[in-house]
Order: sequence, then C-alpha cells, then structure tokens
Amino acid sequence: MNIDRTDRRVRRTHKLLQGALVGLTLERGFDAVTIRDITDRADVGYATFFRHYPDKEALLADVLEAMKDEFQSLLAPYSMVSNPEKTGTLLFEYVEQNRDLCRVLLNSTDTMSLLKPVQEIGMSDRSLMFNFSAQSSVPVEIAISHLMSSLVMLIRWWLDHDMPYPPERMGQIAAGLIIRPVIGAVLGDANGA
Amino acid sequence: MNIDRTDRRVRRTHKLLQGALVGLTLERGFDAVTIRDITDRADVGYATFFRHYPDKEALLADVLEAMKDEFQSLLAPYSMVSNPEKTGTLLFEYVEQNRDLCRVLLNSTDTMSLLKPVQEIGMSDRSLMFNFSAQSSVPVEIAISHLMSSLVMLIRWWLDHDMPYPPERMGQIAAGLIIRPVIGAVLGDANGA
Amino acid sequence: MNIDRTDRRVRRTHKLLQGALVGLTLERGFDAVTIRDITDRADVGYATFFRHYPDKEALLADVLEAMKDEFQSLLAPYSMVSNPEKTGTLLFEYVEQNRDLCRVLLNSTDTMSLLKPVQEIGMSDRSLMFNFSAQSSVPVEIAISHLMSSLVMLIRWWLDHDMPYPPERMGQIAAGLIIRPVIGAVLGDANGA
Amino acid sequence: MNIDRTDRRVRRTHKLLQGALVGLTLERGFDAVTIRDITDRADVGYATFFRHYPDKEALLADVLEAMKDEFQSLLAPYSMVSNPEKTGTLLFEYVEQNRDLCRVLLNSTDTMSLLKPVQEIGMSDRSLMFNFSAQSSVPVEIAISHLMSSLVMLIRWWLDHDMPYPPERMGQIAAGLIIRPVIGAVLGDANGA
DNA sequence: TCCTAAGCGAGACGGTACGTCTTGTCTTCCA
DNA sequence: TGGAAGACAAGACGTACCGTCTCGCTTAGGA
Repeated sequence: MNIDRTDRRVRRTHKLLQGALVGLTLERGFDAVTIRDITDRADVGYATFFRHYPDKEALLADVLEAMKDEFQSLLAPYSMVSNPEKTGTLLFEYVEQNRDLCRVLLNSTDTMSLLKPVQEIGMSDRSLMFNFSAQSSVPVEIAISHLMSSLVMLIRWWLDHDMPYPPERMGQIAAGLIIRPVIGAVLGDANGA
Repeated sequence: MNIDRTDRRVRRTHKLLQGALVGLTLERGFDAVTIRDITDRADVGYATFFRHYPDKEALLADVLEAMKDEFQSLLAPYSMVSNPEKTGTLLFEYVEQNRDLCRVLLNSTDTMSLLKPVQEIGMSDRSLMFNFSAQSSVPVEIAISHLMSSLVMLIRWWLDHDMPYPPERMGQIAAGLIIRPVIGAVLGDANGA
Repeated sequence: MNIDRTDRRVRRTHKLLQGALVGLTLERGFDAVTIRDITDRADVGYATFFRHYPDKEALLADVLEAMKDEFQSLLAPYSMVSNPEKTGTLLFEYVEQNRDLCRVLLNSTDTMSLLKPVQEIGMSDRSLMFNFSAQSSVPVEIAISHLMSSLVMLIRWWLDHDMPYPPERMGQIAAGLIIRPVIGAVLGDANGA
Repeated sequence: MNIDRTDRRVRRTHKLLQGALVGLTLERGFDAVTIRDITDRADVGYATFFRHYPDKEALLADVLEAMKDEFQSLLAPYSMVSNPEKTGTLLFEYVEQNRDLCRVLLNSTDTMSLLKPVQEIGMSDRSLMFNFSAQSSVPVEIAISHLMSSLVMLIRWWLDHDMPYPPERMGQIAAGLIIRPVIGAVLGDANGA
C-alpha cells in the first residue's frame, strides 16, 4: 500500500511534484494552487498525487524537510551566543540565495504549521545552549519559541518588502531586536544588550 | 443594493453570525467551519450570509474590528516607553479576560491577515512614538512590525499552552524580550536594555 | 433534502436530462454515456444531476416511467384475449412510432431492470385476466413473466434488425408465438392454439 | 505474443481465473466484481489477467464456452420435435445440476451478450430442423430467436425464484409455452399445440 | 390606512475541487 | 526469460462547498 521512497520512479515523481508546487505557489500563492494544477504542471496523473501525499500540505512539508537541515546548522546555538551579528548575517544570506523556496514556504497559508517544525529545530538543541536555564529570567520554551518565530517573521517582512536592506544590515537588526535580547534574558542580562 | 448597517434587523443578523462563528471556531477551528454551519447555528438563511459578508474572512474581520479599539488603547506608545512591564501586564490581562475571542482570532488560519490590521495599529501612531527615528539603529517599520507580530505570537504561545503563567509574569517577559529591545533599538540603547 | 418534483425549475431540469440521455444513448449506447456527457448536453451543472437522480439508471427509470402508462393500456388483458392479433399489431405500431425511445430503453445495459417494471404491468392486472388460474396448466406468474419478457425480446429483435416486417405481420407473429400459447395455457387449450 | 491455450500453466491460470469469477459473481453479482478482486482471489498477478483476457466479459465468455457444447446437445432439434416435454425436462435437469454456473451466466449484466452465442446454437442447426421453412407462418430467424431467449428467460425465472417446481414440471411448462408453439408455427399448426 | 421597499427564508442551480476507484499499460525485478 | 509486483495515466464517480439567483413572505415607514 505505502510507497517505497527509495524507488527511482517514486523519487522522480516526488521531485516533479515538489517543483510544480514551488513554481505554482510563486506565481499564484499556495491557496490558489489546485492539486490538478500541480499534477498537470508536473506531467503526472491526478490520482498519482494521492499515492504520494494525502494533502497539498503534506507535499509542502516534504519541501520544507529539505531545507530544515541546512537551516538547523545555521542556527547552531554556540555561534548565536558567540557572534549574533554574524549568525544573523549568515541566515539572511542563506535566505537571499534560496529566496524562491523561502518565499513559498513563508507565504503558504498556515505559517503556524511551518513554525512548528522550525521551533523543533531550536528545542532539539536546548541542552547545548541553555544549561543556565535555572537563572533565566524567562522560561526557556518561551525564549526559543520567541526566537524562532520572530526570526521567521523578520525574514518574511524582508521578502515581502523585496529585500530593501542587504543581509549584513538585516543580520545586525536581527541580532539587536531578537538574538541578543534572548541571550540576555536566558543567560543573564550581562551578556545580552 | 448594499445593506444598511444601522437597521435593527441587520445588526441582529450580524450579532448572530459573529456569535456563531466564534462558537464554531472554538469547537472545530476556523478552517473546519462552513458557511452553512454558521448560518445553521445562527438560525439565518444561507443566502443571507452573502448579503452581509462576501467571505468567512470578512465576518472574521468584523469580529476583529470590535477588539481593535480596545487593543489600540492598551498599546499606546507613551505607556510602552514609560512603563513596559505595566503595559505588557495590562495586555495579557485583557487577553485573559477575552480569552475565547482571542483564541478564535489567533487560531484562524491565516495569522498574517490578522497581523496586518494589528500592525496598522502600531503604524498609525508612529508619529507619536518614534519621532526620533533619525537616530534609530533599526528602521522604524521593521521595529513596529517586529513589535506587533512578536507580541501576537507570544500571546498565541500563552493561549496555546493554557496560560501557564499569570499576566504579570507574561508582562515582564514581553517587556524583557520584546518591548524594551524595540525601544532600545529605536530610541538609542540608553533607554532600552 | 429531496427535490420537489412539482417545482417548475425541477421539471425543466428533468426534461433536459431525460432528453440528453435519450439523444446520447441513441448515438453511442447507454453504457458509453457519461454523467458529465448528459449534463453537458443538457446544459445543466454536473452536481445538479445528483440532486435529481442517484444514478444514470434512475434517470433511465424515469424515462421508462413516462412510457409505462401508455404501454399498459395497450396490453389490457381483455383485448389480448378477445383479439390477440389486433393487440400485437397495436403494440408494434406503438413501438414503430416511438422507435427511438424504445431503442434506448431496450438497449440500455440491463434488460432485466427494464423487465421488472414491465412485468409489474402484467402482474397488476392479474385478477382481471386470470381468474381461471385454478384450472391453468401453467402457474400464472410464469405465464405473465413469459408473456412480458418474450414480447419485449421480440420487440428488441425487430428494432435490432431495423424493422424488416410491418407491424401487422409482427402482431400476427406475436399472437402466434406468444399471446395465444399463453392464453391457451392459462385458460385451457380450447381458446389458445 | 499470444497465449498458448494448451500450455499446462496457462490452463491452470484460466481455471483459477474462471473459478474466482464464478465464486465472486455468486457472492456479489457480476458488475460488482473487479478485475482486481478476481486476480486477488485467484492468487494471480493483476497484470496477468490482461495477458489472458482483454475483459471481464471475455473471461465470462470463456466460462460460457464450456457449457455451450453440452447445452447444444440437449437442444438437438430432432429431440425437440419428437418429444418436447422430454427435451424441456432434460434441459431443466441440466440446469439444476449446474445451478451455480447457470446463475452466474444468467445474472451477468448483459443478458444480451449471453443470448447471442446461445442463439447461434439454434442457428447453426437450422438446416437440420427447419427445412420446411417455406411453409412457415413465422420467419425462421424469429422463431429461433424467440425459442432461445424465451427458454433462457424461463430458466432465469426458475433460478431467481429458487426453483419452486421440479424439472419435470418446468419441462412441461417450457414445452407448452415455448417449444410446441414454435414447432407449430414453423412446421404448420398440425404438429404444434 | 394602505403600500412600497427592504430584509429575509427557502432552496434550485452552475461551478469547481476533492479524494476514490477502476481499467489497461508499462517497467522493473526476481526466480 | 517469463511471470509477479506494482507504479502509473486516464478519467468517471459521487460528495462537498461556494456564491448566485429567483421566489414569496413579512414587516417597517412613509404617503
């Protein structure tokens, strides 16, 4: 019943569907894209879609999955603490290079279903970063949730306004508005600000 | 052709529809609610819905409108600058009292369409608050956008996790993670931190 | 939920659908006709079809219903007994005049679902015709079932072979092969043969 | 490309498919049976079906073929003429013994596609039986068509009503309602009736 | 007092997307 | 090398929802 994700044909079909989704979403927005549109663009049978994904959303999640790893390495906790500006700049440079993919993911209806996996990125490394949680003035889950969603929203603002500032500037802003305050709140105000 | 929003019957219909939307959204979530569901619950003819609103979204926007004024007065710029903790606390107390309405608004599919009007709250008072923008280390639109969306996301986190901390604590957190950093970035670091 | 068959719009829709079905079935045969074909031809919304009929078959049954009454009067028992040839001739003359409709009904996949209502025509008048059943050499239900299906099959043969004999001749044949033998078997051999 | 029907494996596959079809048709009716159902039940690959038969119908025809010979010998013209009751009785006894198979064949959607080959049984022996056709009061093809379809319909009635009469009785009925009238019509009324 | 206009309930309708199902082809893999 | 497994294209099906429309009914406000 289930699909063998290692099968060559299956991989090809996945690539076609993902590509079609990305292209169409950039043109019309995620919600305005029909499954029929996707299968037509991908030159794939309509019913075939459902053999691979239950939903448009599931296909989107599959696209997201691909980015997740790279994204995660960018946000490594130690680099955030040691050099917030640098980390922010790298993040925005990455976004600039993958702007289409990012635009698709960030404008796809439910930002929340996007945020959940993104926040798990932060959560999974909690132990590394925040072993000082005892003395934190802010609960760690709140800090991480705020960190992740604010960064995402800031990226979103940047893309929605056609990237009016260079990545370096955005990195500084992110550091000033988001990263440093979070570090300050979690580790004690001495390090932040 | 258009509906007279001062007509007694019309007002009654609006109330019925809004109440039905709120109730149903709390039960099943905004997306799972059908216009037919709303009209059935509201004891109103199906076609009548479209005489009043083009969309489910328009009805939601009407619900939001009601909160907007009160919300706006809570976020008055001068109070934010003079006493961030107090402002944050008032905000979360308001949310606590209107938790159902807030839950509905925050969980309605597109957080973004919610954020836009909310951010306009901030924008409209820009002149009051940020006439120092020249010396800001961060563009004012970004600061406001960040302020508003981060507060909304924080409220969302709080409601989604069943309000595990009292409003005062959340007010302090909001002040520390969001409000003070924004003030600091905009007015110069002396005031923030 | 159910449709009001007296509503003017509803009647119009029924007529359109029935007309489309008849036309298309004559062109391609019942099985090759799609519900989408019917609604397209009838200039009716696709979903509308299902508001009126659960099936293609139900629509066909509705078409049949229209003929049933006329058909029934032609097969009045007393006329069959008093003058089999005349009855047969009238039957085939009727078929000749409604050849398209008959062709549609007789070639629609399941002859059996057609035969059932047709046989009820015979059954309903059983008391009139066959109050002699006691002395019958053949069970009455069998006689009627045989009468009806054989007549239908004979009509079918005639239409399938492009009506090579005139109605009068077919009437005589029907009388000789079917009607008289049935009368003979049911009423006693004296009258039949 | 084509399949060698004498190959032992091929014969086995045919048997398996035929058995599965018969079993499933008895349970749910021919139309409700899927090719996938058949291959599952027969423990045969799905695609394999199409190497042997283009259609479900073709498989059914193959099942029918098996009965055809025996059926044909039962309906030998000379026996019908010399002793109609005996012939009818033998026919119904045969049906009784092969009731499952007959039920399948007779309830398979299109009775017509069944009747065509059956009628060819009659046609092929036409010369034997009806060399008197000149003096017939009824065209020979009509007589044969009527004979065959009526017998089939009568068998069908019998099976559909759970064989409420013994074969002998049904044989007499068949003789009285169908066989004798046909003989009478074709050979001149003296012999029939 | 009447009558005219607007809000409304009811529900048929066209349209569109969905997810399921079946058929027949084609490819790949394995015995 | 031939058959089983199963991915696939094609496309009908029946369902659900949307937004439009027409038809009467009711009720309020002005003539």
